[in-house]
Amino acid sequence: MGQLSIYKKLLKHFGKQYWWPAESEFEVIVGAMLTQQSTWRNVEKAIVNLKRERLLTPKAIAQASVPELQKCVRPTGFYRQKARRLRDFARYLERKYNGKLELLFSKPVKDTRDELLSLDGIGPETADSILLYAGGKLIFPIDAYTKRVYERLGLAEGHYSELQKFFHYNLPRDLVVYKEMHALIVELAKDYCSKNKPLCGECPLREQCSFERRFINM
DNA sequence: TCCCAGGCAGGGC
DNA sequence: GCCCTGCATGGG
Repeated sequence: MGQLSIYKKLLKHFGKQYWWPAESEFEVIVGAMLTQQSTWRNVEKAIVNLKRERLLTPKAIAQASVPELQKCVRPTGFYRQKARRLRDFARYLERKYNGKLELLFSKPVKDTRDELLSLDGIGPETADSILLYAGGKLIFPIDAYTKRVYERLGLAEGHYSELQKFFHYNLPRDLVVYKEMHALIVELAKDYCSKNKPLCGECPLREQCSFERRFINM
């Protein structure tokens, strides 16, 4: 089963997702850092808090106190780390790029990626989400959901870079497809491919799911 | 009560 | 390189 037909099935089942939900590129990055090991529901609470306190620009976060940031991001868990990392990132942006994200993205993608990875709190998935959804780069993020879904489907396995190559080789080089595909996989996984829950009878990809066949009579 | 959530960093080996 | 642990709140 090809990537494009999977994409079409998911699109038909779930509809367009219009990710990333944010009002600015900087907000995308803040959300990407906050959603680590946390649900989007809780990230939204933190974003609301930050907006209320006018703390959603690089300059504002760079100048904010850590306790103030902690209070805002507390619902997402790991709030001490996340508050510090957000402030460090904002200060880095201010110092190196005068707070202008377009400068960060105006170099070869690999250079931007390496630079993001060198920062505290930004690993492969966060860096690639930032590159795709804030930078508009053709980079496909691999999260735990994507790994689980594709392993259950028997389509791909391996570590981060191997799974990412599979998507880069097999997906149409189209920004909308990349953005939607990642979002659709997350929706699929949340509804039908939870950890340790094989019951996925309504899954739009159930015909292809080897995991289901092991647990359900088909 | 336990498990999980759109990870990351640092350590031991 | 691989594997483990700490980080922490909120919801099912």
